[in-house]
Amino acid sequence: MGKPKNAISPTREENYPEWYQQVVKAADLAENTPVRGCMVIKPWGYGIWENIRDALDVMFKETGHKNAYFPLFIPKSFLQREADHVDGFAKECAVVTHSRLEADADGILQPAGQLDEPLIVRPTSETIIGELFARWVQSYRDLPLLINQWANVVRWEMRPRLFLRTAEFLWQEGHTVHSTAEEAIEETQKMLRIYADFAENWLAMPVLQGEKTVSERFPGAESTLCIEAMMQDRKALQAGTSHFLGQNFSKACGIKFQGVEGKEELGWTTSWGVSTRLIGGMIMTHSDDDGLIVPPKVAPTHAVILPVTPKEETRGQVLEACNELARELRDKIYSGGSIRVDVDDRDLRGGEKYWQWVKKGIPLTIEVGPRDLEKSSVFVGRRDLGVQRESMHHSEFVEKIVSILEEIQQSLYSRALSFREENTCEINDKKELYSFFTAQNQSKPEIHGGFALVHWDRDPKWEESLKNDLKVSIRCIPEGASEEGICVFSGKPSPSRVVLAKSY
RNA sequence: CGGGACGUAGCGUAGUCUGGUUAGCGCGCCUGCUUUGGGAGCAGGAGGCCGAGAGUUCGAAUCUCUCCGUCCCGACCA
Repeated sequence: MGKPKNAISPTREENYPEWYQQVVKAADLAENTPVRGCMVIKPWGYGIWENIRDALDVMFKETGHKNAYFPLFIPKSFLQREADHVDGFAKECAVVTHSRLEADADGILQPAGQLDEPLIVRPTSETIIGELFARWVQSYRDLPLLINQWANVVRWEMRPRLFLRTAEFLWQEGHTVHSTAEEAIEETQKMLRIYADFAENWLAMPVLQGEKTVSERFPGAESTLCIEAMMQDRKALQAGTSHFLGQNFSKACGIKFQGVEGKEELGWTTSWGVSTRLIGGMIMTHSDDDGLIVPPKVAPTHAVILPVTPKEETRGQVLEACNELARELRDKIYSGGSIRVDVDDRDLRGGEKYWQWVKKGIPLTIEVGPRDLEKSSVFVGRRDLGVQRESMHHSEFVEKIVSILEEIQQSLYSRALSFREENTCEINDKKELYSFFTAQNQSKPEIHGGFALVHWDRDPKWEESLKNDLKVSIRCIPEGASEEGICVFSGKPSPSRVVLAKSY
C-alpha cells in the first residue's frame, strides 16, 4: 500500500520529544500562539481539562473545601514578605508597571501612567491569599479554613513545552489554615492521597507518593509532598504537589488567631496544586505511535459513531440507525454520568474520518453500515487495542459498553503500571547506577534509564553530584519506606531508599 | 539567558554551499468524473511579497548584519 505504518511520525523510539509534539498536534489538543510560551487549548484538549477539573472539584468539596477567587495581580511588596518564596519565584515573574497606553508623536503606543507599586502577575497565590486569610481568621472557631481556587498563573519560563511547561497555565491551588501543625500536616497528606487517587483512577496514571528533598522543596515550605509518574521515555513527571507551609506564611502575612485559652497564635498553613501539566502526563503515559490515547473517564467523548454510507439509497437508513444507537448509548451510565456519544456524519471518507478519531485517542469507534443493519451488528474499535476492530451484535454491544469502557480504563492503568515496574530497579552499586543513567549512544541518546531505588545517607552533596554528573535528581523519598541500608554513594547508613530519575 | 540546528503554500519538503528567465514536489484544499466496509483513482484548479527589517549587487529564497520565532542540549521550573 505504501501507506505509513503509523499515524505519528517520528515514532517514540525515533524521537520522543518530537513524537510528543506531533501527538498534541494530530489530536488537535493545543497549539502555540503569537505570545511566546502561551498556548491555546483547543476544544478537545479543553474538554479533557474540564473533565479533570470537574472530577477534582467534587473530591475537594467532599473533603470540605470551598472555592473562591483571588486577584490575578499581587503587589510586589507582598511577594517580598517571605524570603525563600521570593528567591524561588523572582526569576520568573511577569511584572505590570503601567496602567495605560498613550500614542507618541509617531502614533506608536507607549506605556504611560506608571504605577506607584509594580504588580506581579501571580506565579502562585500564597502571599495574596495569606493577606486575605489574615483578615478572615481571628478565632480558633474560624479554623480550619479550607479554600481552593481554579485559576491561571504565569511563570516566565525559558523553555516552554505544550502542557508540560508553559508561561501561562491553568491549575487549582488549595490554601488552608489550621490551628495545629498536626492538623495541617494531615491535610497535606489527605490532599496528596486525593491527587494520587485521581491520577490512578481517572487518568490511569500510576504514581509514586513521597516527599521532596530539601533542595526540591517549594520555596517557603517546611515540607513538600508530591506524586511522581513515569513517562514512556522513562523520565519522571512531577504531577502534583502538596505543601506543609508551617507558620512561614502566617508570620509573613499575619495570619493570627485566639486559641481556646485566649492566647494569640499563628496559623499553620498548607497549599496544594495540580495543573494542565496533568494532560501532558496523560499523553506521555498512554499514547502510542498512532497518536493520543485518552482514558475513558476523562475523554470528552467516549465513543464516536461513524456512519458507513457507501450507497446513496441506504444513507438515510444508516444515519437513522446511528442516531438511534447514540440515543440508546446515552441512556447508559458510566462514571457517574451519561455515556458521551457523537455521531460523526461529516462528509469525509470513512478511512480518513476513522483515523482522525484514532489520533484524537477516543476510547471507542463504532462503525455502522448497511451490512451491519442487516445483521444487527456494529463494528467496534477499541483505541487501547490498536487498529484491530471486531464485529459485535448490536444489543450485546449496548449491553456491554459500560464494562468495555471500564475495561479500557483498567487496561490502560495496568499497562502503565507494568511499564513502570519493568523500568524500576533497586541499585546498590554506584558504578551500576551511573551506567543505568548513561545512554549507549551519546550523540543521539536512546531511551534509557528509569526509576532507580537507591540508599542515600541524606547528605545533599550526593544529590548535587548526581545532578551534575548524570542530570538525575531525587524525585522523592517514598512514603512508608523504612528499609534501612547502606548509602550507595558514601557507604554510610541510610534510613531508606529514595527514587532517582531524570525528570521533566 | 549560554551552545547547536532550523524558518520556503494549511502541513511536510527540494532549491541556498557555487546569486540569474513564470520557486518545484508530496499531502491537504476546491471542481468534475470514476470508485465505495475503509487513511481512494484520474483530470483540472486555487493557494507563496521564500520568518521580519536593513545592506551588498544590474539582479537575492540563495551572500552580509540585526531582530523575531521554533526545536534540541545546558541553567531554571508545576
